[in-house]
Amino acid sequence: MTNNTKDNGVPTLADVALHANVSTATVSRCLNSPERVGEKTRQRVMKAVQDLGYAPNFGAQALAARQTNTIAAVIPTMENAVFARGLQAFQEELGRHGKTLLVASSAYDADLEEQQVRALAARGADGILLIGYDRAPDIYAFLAKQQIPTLIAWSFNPEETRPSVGFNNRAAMTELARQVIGHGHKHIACVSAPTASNDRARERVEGIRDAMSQVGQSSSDLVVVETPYGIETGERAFRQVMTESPRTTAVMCVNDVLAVGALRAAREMGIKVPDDVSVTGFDDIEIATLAEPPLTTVHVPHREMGRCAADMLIHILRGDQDGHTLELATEIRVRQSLGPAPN
Amino acid sequence: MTNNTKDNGVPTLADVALHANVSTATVSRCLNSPERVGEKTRQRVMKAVQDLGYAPNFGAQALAARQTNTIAAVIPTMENAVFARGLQAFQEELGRHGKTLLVASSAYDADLEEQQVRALAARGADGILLIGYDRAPDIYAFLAKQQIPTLIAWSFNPEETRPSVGFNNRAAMTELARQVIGHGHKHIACVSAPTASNDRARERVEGIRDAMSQVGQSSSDLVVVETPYGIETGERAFRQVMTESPRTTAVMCVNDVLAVGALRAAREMGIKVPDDVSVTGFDDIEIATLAEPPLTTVHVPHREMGRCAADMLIHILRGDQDGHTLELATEIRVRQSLGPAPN
DNA sequence: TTGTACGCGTTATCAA
DNA sequence: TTGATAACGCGTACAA
Repeated sequence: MTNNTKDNGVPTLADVALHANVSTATVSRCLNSPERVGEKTRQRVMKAVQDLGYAPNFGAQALAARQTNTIAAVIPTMENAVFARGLQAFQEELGRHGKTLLVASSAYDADLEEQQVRALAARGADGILLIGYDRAPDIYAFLAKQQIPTLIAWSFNPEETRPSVGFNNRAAMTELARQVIGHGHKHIACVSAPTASNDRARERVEGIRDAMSQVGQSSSDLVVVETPYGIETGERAFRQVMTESPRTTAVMCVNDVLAVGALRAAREMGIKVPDDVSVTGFDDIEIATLAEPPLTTVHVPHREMGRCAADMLIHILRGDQDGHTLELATEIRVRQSLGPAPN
Repeated sequence: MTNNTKDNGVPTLADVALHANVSTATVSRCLNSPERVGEKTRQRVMKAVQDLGYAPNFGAQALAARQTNTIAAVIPTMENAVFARGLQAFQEELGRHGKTLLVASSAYDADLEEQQVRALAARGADGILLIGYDRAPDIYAFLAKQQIPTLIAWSFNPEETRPSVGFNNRAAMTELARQVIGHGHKHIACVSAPTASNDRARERVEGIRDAMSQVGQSSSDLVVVETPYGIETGERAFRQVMTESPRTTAVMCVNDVLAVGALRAAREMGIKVPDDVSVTGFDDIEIATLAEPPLTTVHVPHREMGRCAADMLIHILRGDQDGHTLELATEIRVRQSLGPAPN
């Protein structure tokens, strides 16, 4: 027996071919288009594959097939339940289509995000999922040059043309703000995530302003405090709001986590929610219902968004459609943290 | 000009070489070991790289270099905050070392896990992280055959020999159970995740039994209800426990999510926690402190575990160490959900 | 239906 | 220091 089989190493196509007494081409066909091969031959080949414990070499496959069957996602952080949820659904749907998920996180940092995008592109991602529209133009340019299909999730903005799947952050927040205003609140404050490179947060803040304008109130009346993500930061922001603007009767937070922090701060300060001050969130993650009192918030279909994102990206990769955009519906969930304005 | 440069596509090493008037070997060296190349040449090459916007082809690189700088993890689900946390830290640390994370989830399903492991191996993972020891032997055999270094996380069992980083689930739960017993509880029940292929859950249940044995109580007295992961399932399990074993004064859950469900069920049933019944959890995720009353639980250093796992795997890949095992410390967090036994 | 043979883009070995 | 050139393992025309 000649030694073209290195029996110490990982088995290759050639090993399988030798074992099954066929050519490497036939083995390859067995694996990739089994219908193009004879029944008996296939059985023999598959048995050899089993016997040797063969698994294709990724590099070789990627090189020859010119695709990796790998799709990447850059998200702010998996510790935020909204992204964990969406990403989980995204991964499940990708799996159903034989794709694997490559993940990196940006920690809400624009520079880091750019690095991550480049790293994932360098890992041969066939397509990439990004959160929100806001980012430096050269990232988009790079992606275009590398010919990597890109999909935006979490945002839907009718004025943007890039393929995206998400919801109208601004309109959703406007609707919630209308309800707040409907409860008689005239002094509204907003606790927001940093809006600089985060169109989701920015649009939500704008959504509140829209609602205020609609009832003839000056949108510049809105008190806004920006703070990083976290329960503790939400606490501090709430304290700041109530200290600097003591007439505030409703604090609208751009996400549930900040809102939970606000609730906690309120309790510590002896402020009753919703009797003294109403608090609202955004996302409707589990803590929204666990909070005391339960949080009025905007329900976002995170799982559905993840699943749709996967489907869209796969369609785009297949060339079925170029640049569809999909808007998902949100829904206001009124719970006890929202009540009528005092007096 | 000959047409060996396909100026429509993504630039290759050869394009750069042509552009800089050097060989492909030199370009490769510039990129991988710049010190082995002349100053002037390097400048010229780097400029060409910039000009063309060259990025290496991943497949080719992986094929030639025989590694992908990619590390995989198979976790039950990212929707469980403990895994989301750990995975986030894992990914961050990998990133610091130039590695990228490939993710799949098993949904707590053994067969699915096996599929995922094979899929990730086929994606060229240089190493792989798995949760817990329990799985079919052929998965380990496959991984060995493919020569893919494997690390177990979330479990540390002195009797196991595989490389792992985790904590002693059994001992931690024993310690918590001792505290419960120390509060005078004699009728303890346990709400567990399915233990069939989950050594973490199984060990935690056993940990309670150990504590009972230590005080001379028969460990078969322990009432155990198994249920899938989730707040709602935790609710149902608590109802079942209190219906079938009404003398129960302490319900120890194997994780915080089930425990939060138990708290909710208790409230609905008019059972006071901790006056009538005490409830404990495990993990110490955010909802443990948000719950009403706050949950007594076992604090697990999830982030540290993720970070350490990344470090260990990287060391193993470098051949620095073969099969280290690392035990992390846990800590009991006593909060208001645990109180003295009634009467 | 099956086999031959070449190309994919990079790394690494050897000479020069 | 640089350049040829041979792997690397697989997919796929094309031929048989």
